[in-house]
Amino acid sequence: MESSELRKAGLKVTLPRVKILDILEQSSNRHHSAEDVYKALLETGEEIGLATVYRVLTQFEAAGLVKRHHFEGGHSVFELNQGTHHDHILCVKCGRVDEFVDETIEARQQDIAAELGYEMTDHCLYMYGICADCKGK
Amino acid sequence: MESSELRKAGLKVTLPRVKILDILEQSSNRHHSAEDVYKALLETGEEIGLATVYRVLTQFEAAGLVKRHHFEGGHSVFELNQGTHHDHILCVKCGRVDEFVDETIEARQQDIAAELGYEMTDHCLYMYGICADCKGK
DNA sequence: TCTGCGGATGAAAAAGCTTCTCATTATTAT
DNA sequence: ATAATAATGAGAAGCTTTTTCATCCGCAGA
Repeated sequence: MESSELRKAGLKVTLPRVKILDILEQSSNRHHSAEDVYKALLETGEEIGLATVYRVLTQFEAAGLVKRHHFEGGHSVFELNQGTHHDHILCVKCGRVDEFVDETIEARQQDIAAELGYEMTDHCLYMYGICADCKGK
Repeated sequence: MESSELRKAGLKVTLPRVKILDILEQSSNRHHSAEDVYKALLETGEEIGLATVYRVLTQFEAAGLVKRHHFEGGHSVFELNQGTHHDHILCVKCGRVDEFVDETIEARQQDIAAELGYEMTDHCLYMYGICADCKGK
């Protein structure tokens, strides 16, 4: 039940928040732009403003429910903050997104941050390339 | 001499392009937003439009003279593509940027891209943290 | 169940970065 | 030097995201 997740996060249980969380959880793909979520809401017949979508996603991010990624072109995408950390590889032709985790890289990152005197708060690795499907074209 | 670099890149030698390349090469910090470059041009008395700055930086990127990074907040920064590839670690408090290269990570990235069927075109690793200077505060 | 307060929402405007348009100007090859 | 072609500047436009403000709703208490 979504309402308990919201309450746990210290957020009032409102229709927009429930519906948005619903879409994030139900949708087949994990990555959503604010626009994606907005369109999905329209399809289910909900009249929720784009400003509210942004507000809610930002609140979800602050509450740790969601992670925000800054992809090329100034677009942000959001994904549920469930499961483990992972990095992303994007196809520059079709926009496909794959995820991966690599312990070797994770460990090295920790070392590097320490070497440079940083206390690491976050990190993200984006790889851009041409996916298998697009290579032939 | 900048003009030869421009010619080599297949770009006409124009005043805006020379001046912008000049700023990128002379400036003490390696990372510049388009706005930074624009302001620096104004300070040297050059009347070059912001639109031209964006155009030229984009052309420089296409020509491989410059690399473009997408930092958080939808801002792009440009840096001369001289020397070797490197990744970035940013202080979330003071905005300081440090660079590093790690061969272990570089190698693993190649492997991962191949495993997932991608032909990698680019990659960037951003680490966010609190730098040594800001830790005390 | 009813009531009231504070937070949440919607619509539209605004903000910030980046790109486009188009008339004018400058560069390069001849 | 000249003509063809590309580059520039100024402003408008495009996009994503944030802000404003009047209205509305969830929730705690009566």
